[in-house]
Amino acid sequence: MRARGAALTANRRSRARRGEGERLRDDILAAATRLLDETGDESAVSIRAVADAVGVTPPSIYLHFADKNTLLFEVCAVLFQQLDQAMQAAVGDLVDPLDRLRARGEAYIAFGLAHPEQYRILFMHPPRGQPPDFDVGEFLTESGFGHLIADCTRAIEEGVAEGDALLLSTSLWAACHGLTSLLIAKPDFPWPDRQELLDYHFATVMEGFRRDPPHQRR
Amino acid sequence: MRARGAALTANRRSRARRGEGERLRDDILAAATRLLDETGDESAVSIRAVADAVGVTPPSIYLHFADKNTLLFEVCAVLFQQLDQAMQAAVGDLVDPLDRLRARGEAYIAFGLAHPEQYRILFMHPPRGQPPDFDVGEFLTESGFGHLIADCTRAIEEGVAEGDALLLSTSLWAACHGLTSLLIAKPDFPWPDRQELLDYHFATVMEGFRRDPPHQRR
DNA sequence: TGTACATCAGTGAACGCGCGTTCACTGATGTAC
DNA sequence: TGTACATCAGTGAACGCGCGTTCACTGATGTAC
Repeated sequence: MRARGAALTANRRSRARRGEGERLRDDILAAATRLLDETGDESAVSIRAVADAVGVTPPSIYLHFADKNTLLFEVCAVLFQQLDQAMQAAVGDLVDPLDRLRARGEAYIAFGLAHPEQYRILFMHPPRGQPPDFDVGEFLTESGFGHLIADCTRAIEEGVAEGDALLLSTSLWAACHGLTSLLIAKPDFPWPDRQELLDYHFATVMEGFRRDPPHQRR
Repeated sequence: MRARGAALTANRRSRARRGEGERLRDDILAAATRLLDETGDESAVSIRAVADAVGVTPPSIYLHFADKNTLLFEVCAVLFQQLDQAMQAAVGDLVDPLDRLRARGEAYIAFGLAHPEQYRILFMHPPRGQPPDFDVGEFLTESGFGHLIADCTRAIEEGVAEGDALLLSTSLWAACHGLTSLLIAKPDFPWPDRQELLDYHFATVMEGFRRDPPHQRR
């Protein structure tokens, strides 16, 4: 009577009452996200596994998502939001623009290291076909990446960083992403102490961006 | 009479003469590498596709490789060598240690952008089970990564860079990898001009590492 | 208060696919006598 | 110079698997009369 894949099998879900069918949609998204975390393996997130985790049969997924790709895409949208929220919380009401950039970067890396498989699907995978209403540029501009650009613009306006805001943003993103993704992709590499590496990396990157106000160079 | 997958199907390979069976092994490795380049998709590199590209039947692969994982692992070993050779050629006999580090970094990024799917399999994929005789640390120390550490050590000894050689190496690697892998993973992102971005990224990263000799700060 | 009916939220079984891998075999090539 | 034989380099067919997706259906829930 039980479905396959015993370990992750949930009990048969009770049928939603009339008008509450949309509840399943949220549960599917949550289950897919949870599966990513628990298995640490995107290939474990199949339509069948998600259905099983929710306690429903595979065809039910198609009542709410056109296909697997659409489902994964919506999972990504949720994760992008969560990442942005984590960064916004870390920045809080810091005033100094370089402090803000550093706090943002540290929160970014911390999110990636805490949720490696979710980070992987967001930033390390081949681009999947996108739904017609989706525009990566707009998406990133209006959420996490937009906030980064705003802080970079501020740093430049206040004269504490050099360059163009988009160049500064992408370069900083690349610096943070590089460390995060390598730590995720190469766990067996003989890394130096992680905290020491993070400190060193941030120190050098921030130093490279910095333009000290005149006569204050240490 | 022809095998599946017409586009990549090679003609039936002529049987090796006695004692020349090992020739097939090299051809298999070459075909797998070529498939990565041509399809830009690791999932296209199946045992069947490789066999087909070589002009042989799938079971023949097993005459030379224990399983698919071992085959992919040997492909990686070849690619790591090629990357190292590209970097060594780019460094040439440059003398200034910071020039050497920059040339090495630029060659690294150029390799990744020229062979995105190969770069992906080397640096962006989950670690695959490794053959018993393989040690990532030793591997990277004795090849490309070892050369990087040597240049970093030199830069520090000559007093033009700050920090510990391993910290400097990994941080620089992360900076280069970050840009390379994001450009590969997010082709639809509204990137600034690529050359401008590369120049800016290197300028800030190298500036961050630099410790100018006394009295020569620009 | 009871009953017929439409609707909604799913189910169950099956499809075709490509995959990695195994196994018994074949037939050309070279060698020993 | 001819022939039997061992070896080597493969082949052909099949295995079981999990996958995404489709399709006809069912049965509980609520509503209209």
